[in-house]
Amino acid sequence: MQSMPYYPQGYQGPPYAGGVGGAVMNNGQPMMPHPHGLPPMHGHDMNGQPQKRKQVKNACTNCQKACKKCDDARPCPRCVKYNITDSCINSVRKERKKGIKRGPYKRRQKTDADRAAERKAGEDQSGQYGMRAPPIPYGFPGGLNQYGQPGYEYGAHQMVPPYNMVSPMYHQMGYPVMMQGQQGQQQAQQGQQQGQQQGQQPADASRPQGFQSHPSLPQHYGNMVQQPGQQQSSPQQQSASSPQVYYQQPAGTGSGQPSPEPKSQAMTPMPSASTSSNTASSPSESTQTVVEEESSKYARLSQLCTAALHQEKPEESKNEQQQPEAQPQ
DNA sequence: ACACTCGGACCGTCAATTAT
DNA sequence: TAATTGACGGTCCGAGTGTT
Ligand SMILES: [Zn+2]
Ligand SMILES: [Zn+2]
Repeated sequence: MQSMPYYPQGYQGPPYAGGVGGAVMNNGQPMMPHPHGLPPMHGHDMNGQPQKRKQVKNACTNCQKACKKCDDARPCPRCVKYNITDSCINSVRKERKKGIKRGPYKRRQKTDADRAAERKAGEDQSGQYGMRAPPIPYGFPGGLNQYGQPGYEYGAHQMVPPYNMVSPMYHQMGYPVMMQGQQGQQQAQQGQQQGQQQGQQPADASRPQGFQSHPSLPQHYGNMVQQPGQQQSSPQQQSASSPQVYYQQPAGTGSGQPSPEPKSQAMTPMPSASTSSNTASSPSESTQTVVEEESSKYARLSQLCTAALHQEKPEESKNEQQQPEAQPQ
């Protein structure tokens, strides 16, 4: 079933007047599902199941940026509270990726006979997986990602699992280093560049008019507001066709700017802030040699990793379709 | 006391895979 | 084609921190 439509911009008032699906009342008062006022997940539904946290389908941009609870109503209660209702609009959802190859699924439930057989078999072994087959340790051939595809098509902001870079030394070395290799750095730089190109623009330029920047607007999402004419398109992919637009606004003239990365520096450990980093965490002399020794180990390891990465590198350039360059001014 | 920040647990949706 | 799996991309809890 296609989920219910995302409310168009002129949307006024929630459709759930009865409050059936919403967790917040129309007037902005939290609708406590639990008589004692416990948060939803601490309650239980009629079947005695622990109640799940209910999410809105689409938080407004302000709540999204603040990672705070939103509401179906527009303006949402939080924006009303902070008097930023003019920027209270639905955020834009990315289109889900297609064509991703998956590994083999676990066995499905079958007939009762099969199930019994399986159960028996499971008892013979450890039985820790119950009726299901044990998880298959996928081994991905070199040069393929976890989906068996060459390269990693859209890993711009995701935590790409560097399956080829297991480092068993992290814990004993004391300083976890994220070996992002070329890709990661490149992406980070890319993100920064984009940030400079667009995010650095006075943020208000890309916000709805009438929006005055407000202290309660955190920045780490950049501007994800879909502007008129700003078709949603992420930098790496989805060039022309973007069939599934959840929330549509009247298209104006296109200055299609890709939305910036939420956090470009996400996984690089900050040398400055980290309390006990590699440098001189313990001044004792006896440990110093150990540190040296380990760092030489580390150097060797990183050399190996770099070498491995260099082997894979030729792949990635092809995926780097040059993004629509947004020329400032 | 309140607002802000943000890591990460949790949730809903839906494409890929598998069974029929 | 229907059923199911699995994970992507989202929401938002809650702890820590900063500000008034
Ligand atoms: Zn909101
Ligand atoms: Zn809002």
